[in-house]
Amino acid sequence: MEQYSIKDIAKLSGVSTATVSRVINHKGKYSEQTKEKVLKIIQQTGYNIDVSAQSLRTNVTHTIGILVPDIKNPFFADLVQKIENHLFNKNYSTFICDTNKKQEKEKAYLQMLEKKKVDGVIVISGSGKRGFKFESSIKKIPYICIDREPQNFNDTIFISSNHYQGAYDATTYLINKNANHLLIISDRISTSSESRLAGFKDALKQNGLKYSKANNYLLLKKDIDFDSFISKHPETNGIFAINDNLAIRVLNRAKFLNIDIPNQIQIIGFDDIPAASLVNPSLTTIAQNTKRIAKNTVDSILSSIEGQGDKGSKLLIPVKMVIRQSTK
Amino acid sequence: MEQYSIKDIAKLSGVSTATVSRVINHKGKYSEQTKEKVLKIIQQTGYNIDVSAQSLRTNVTHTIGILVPDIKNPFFADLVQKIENHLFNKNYSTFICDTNKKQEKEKAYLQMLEKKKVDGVIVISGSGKRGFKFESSIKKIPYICIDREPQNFNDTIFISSNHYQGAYDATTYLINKNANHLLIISDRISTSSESRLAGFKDALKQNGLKYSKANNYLLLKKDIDFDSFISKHPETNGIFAINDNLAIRVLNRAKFLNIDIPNQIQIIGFDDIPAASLVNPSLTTIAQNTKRIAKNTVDSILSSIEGQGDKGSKLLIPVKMVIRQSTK
DNA sequence: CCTTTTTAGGTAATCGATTACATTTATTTA
DNA sequence: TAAATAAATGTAATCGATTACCTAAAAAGG
Repeated sequence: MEQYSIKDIAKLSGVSTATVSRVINHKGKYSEQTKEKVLKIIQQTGYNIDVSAQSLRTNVTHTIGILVPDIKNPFFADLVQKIENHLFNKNYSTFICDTNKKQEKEKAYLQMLEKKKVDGVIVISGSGKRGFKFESSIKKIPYICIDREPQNFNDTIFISSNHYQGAYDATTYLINKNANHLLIISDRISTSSESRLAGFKDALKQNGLKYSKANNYLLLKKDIDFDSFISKHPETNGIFAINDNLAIRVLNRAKFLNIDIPNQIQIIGFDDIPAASLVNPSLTTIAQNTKRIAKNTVDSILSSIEGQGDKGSKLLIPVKMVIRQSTK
Repeated sequence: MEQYSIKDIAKLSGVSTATVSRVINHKGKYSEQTKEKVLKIIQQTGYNIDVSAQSLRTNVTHTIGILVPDIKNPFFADLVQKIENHLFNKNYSTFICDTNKKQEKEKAYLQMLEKKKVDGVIVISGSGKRGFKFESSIKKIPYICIDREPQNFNDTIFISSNHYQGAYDATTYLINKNANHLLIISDRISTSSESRLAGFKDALKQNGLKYSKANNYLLLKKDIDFDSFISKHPETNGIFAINDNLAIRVLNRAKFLNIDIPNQIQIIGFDDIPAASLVNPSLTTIAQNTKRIAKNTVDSILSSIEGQGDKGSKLLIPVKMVIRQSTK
């Protein structure tokens, strides 16, 4: 026989399908004897439960969807890897959905996930500056948001690194290392970069330094934007880049302009991507605790699924500075 | 009503469930009239088919599993992203399975995928030097192997970059740039690295250079292995590293030893990971055509599923050299 | 106008598991 | 030992779609 069903197992072990089901699911009453009898047959036949039938009946799929803006981003890759690993250990499968930062893809994926009756959705939204917004039609699926704060926040669980604290610490570190003309560099606006900007600003204020968009902020589109900023502000001696990619671009550009890193300008990035330790000079940066984020995310989505979800909660996870050669 | 079933749709549009099914699946006969009637009701109700029921009946899940050794590896991330995207456009969902290069995880995942009745499996095996080996018990699922050649090759479709050609080209390029004391650096043995080694050797031979393990090969475990090799072979002036990470490690180590890149030693890597263009000097490398690999992989697995699979075929996709500053 | 063929659509079995309810058997209690 | 209780197991409905088979109506053929 090609594929065994619960009926075959029942027949072969001389019990009813109900009993087999009970043994499989450790549910209800059955004697040790029958349990062993059934288990032996299952062993012998290599019986595998049919999950389609099971979820048709129970509406449970043991499957989680994860929306990720760009799996090529090393930070997301790391996070997804850890989440998927945890879920696998808890016997869940993970649907990966790379949304390419597009809102319409997020929507399309959510519909697909709903159709597939996933038990829950983990959302790392990448679309738009305003954060993710769940359509009310899909709200019945348990979901949690990580990294980027969603719009309709009050009925959501939100987990993220403490971007504000990271930026604050990085900036304070630069100031303590005698950098007093600070620049923050960004490449786009998102909820997490806004927190980072806030941390930067507050650190300046706390240390008696003034912030102005003209003197302390640069939205970097092309590399030469950096050149013109520096020629206008040659006094700049400390840079906090909103992410490592940006920091590395600036690092290379500075090298090109014969600026001495870290003696003339110190640079700190954010995320601690692999390249950060490979460039020269290697990059001081803020590392996110992906291990903890992943763990908390999985715990959280699983308790949501079990109805224990702590809606409206917000969890900020501390970050850690990694000091390398781009700062003194 | 919470969720509509095909029965509800049948009742609401005054036909039988059979007809509704026929309309949905464009199968069998039905009049234009009923079609419109049914479609309208489906619109109005927002009816979604229940995929559990559907696949219980049909044994089709519209789901593909993908085994990947390490999603953090930028090359794999890129490949998985492109594959997933293609599959999504063809209405398939993708289960991501990060096997962490462990054979037992590969096995465990395959069992899970079999249980979930995926329609097909894409295998990027990372375990062992001997390549992937499908258990006969699972062989009924259509599958294809990419990047790493499987052991039981004759009943498999295999798609990969032409590692041999890439290595051959890189080595020839070094020779043409007057490097005549060449070194290949590896960090482990796998099927793809063996092809690369073969390409390296053949390029030497073709150009009248001798290859010996002692003089032209280095298995790099720790960075200082490089130091001792160079002190023994100071004449070395060209390095082909089996992957970019290795190349970048060597690049940094060379810089540390005050070796001038590319004037004293030229270096070529493999894969063209993002960091390759970020390091200084930037890294000449061999780029794999992930776009084509992804496209071919998806086409191939889908035709396998439809029984059109071309078992035993082997597709080698050309690679391209990207010339940067680490070579002359 | 009657027979044959084609088209449209309905009936009900089926996929494989779960589970409320019923029944039998064993154990405890008085 | 009879009654009450608990334990073990069985019966059959159910989840929602698909589809082989059947029937009725319409179209074509002679």
